[in-house]
Amino acid sequence: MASAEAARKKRKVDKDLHREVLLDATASVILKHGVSGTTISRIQEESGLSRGMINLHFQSKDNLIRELAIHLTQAYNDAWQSFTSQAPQAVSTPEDAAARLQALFATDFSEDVLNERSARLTFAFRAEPDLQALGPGYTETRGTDLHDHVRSCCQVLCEACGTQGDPERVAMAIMSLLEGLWTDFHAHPREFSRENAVEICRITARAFFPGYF
Amino acid sequence: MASAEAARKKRKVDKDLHREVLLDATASVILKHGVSGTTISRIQEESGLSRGMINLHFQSKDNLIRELAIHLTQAYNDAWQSFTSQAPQAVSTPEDAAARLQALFATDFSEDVLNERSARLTFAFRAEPDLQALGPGYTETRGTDLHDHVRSCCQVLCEACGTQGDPERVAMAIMSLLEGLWTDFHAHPREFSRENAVEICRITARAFFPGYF
DNA sequence: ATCGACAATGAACGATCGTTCACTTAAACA
DNA sequence: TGTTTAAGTGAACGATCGTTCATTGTCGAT
Repeated sequence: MASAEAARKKRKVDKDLHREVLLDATASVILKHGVSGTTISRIQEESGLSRGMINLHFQSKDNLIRELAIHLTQAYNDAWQSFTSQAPQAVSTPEDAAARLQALFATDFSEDVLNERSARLTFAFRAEPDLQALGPGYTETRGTDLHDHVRSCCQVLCEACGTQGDPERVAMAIMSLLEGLWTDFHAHPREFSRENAVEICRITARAFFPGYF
Repeated sequence: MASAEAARKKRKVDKDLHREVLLDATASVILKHGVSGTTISRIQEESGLSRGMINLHFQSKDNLIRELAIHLTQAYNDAWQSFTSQAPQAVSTPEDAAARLQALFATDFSEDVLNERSARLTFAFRAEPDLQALGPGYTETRGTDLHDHVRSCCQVLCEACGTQGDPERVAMAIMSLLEGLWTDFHAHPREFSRENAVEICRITARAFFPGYF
């Protein structure tokens, strides 16, 4: 029987791989139907795995979605960490700070970080009351390393430029600007221009810190 | 029988009132359980009305949610229209433009416009793939009167200040800033400060348009 | 070669889903 | 007052939900 043979092959693969397949399939289903339309049957169909698999690897459907949220957050953090590691750690000069902000803009709107899948899923999870219990950093960007980083850059640049206003507020403005542009991408993924988004960030930074952007 | 008497009283009220009650109850359920946790049973419990009511007034549960999204969008638009009607229509001088932007900031973060209910529901609807088919202006703010208004203010102010950069991009920056601050409110409704949000908008506007904020 | 150990399966289950519709009740009108 | 009209009701329905668990298949150890 063909299905028996296929099943035998499938069973050879690693157990952890099945976890990944399920997480990936779940993400695809949420992408198409939203969290409210995500069912075991659809995940089963999307993944090609058996029905009992979900409760075997994850204890429940809700837990699967929860773990997906954690999984994707870590993926986002990793992507951003790889960016931050290749730049100078200490931000001493305003030139360094400006360069790091510029690099941050480019990273945050790169295809790897911001795409239709990541945006849709981010907004889907953000809307689920249950997932907000995961704690800070899972459904929003406040209180994250990213925020700390922007803050330190703004402090250096505010001092260098004599910018009026609390550096903390300037940092918050830039963070919010990024959030808002993500929202724009989510609403209009086809019309969105990454270059334009980076440029909007640049002119905003230049308005705050003349001479450095 | 007490329930019979109560039912008799209830039936006296206007039919349209029942529609409102159902919409309001649905909003409350979404607030607590998200769209994925919104069921007929819960709406019935929250509203105190009978089960068949939902399909009598709205044809289906999905349609009820759809009409709620439209209802709330109109409420938001009305709130904003009442703001825009009491200010000078034509934006000729940069002082006018600055005053109107300031008033817009105050309005957008007022208790009437931005509150836990409106924010939660906005983000809930935004995450539903089906509701994005409603068209522009229902799940986001691009292409709305609001956007046009900000754009015209920015054009006048850019010219007056000799601000570098496309006025359209500056307008987009300010729109995105508002969106991002809404997101911050949604994530941290208790810690959020309306005054701080307005101040962040002000220092950003001042950075773009020195001398007017 | 035999035997646990454990991943994988999918039929079956009870619960709950959204919807229907025969029926009741109140208001409007003659 | 009797009759017509329409709003309101909720038991019942079939569909689908998430979960369970007896069974099967596979592999490593003995």
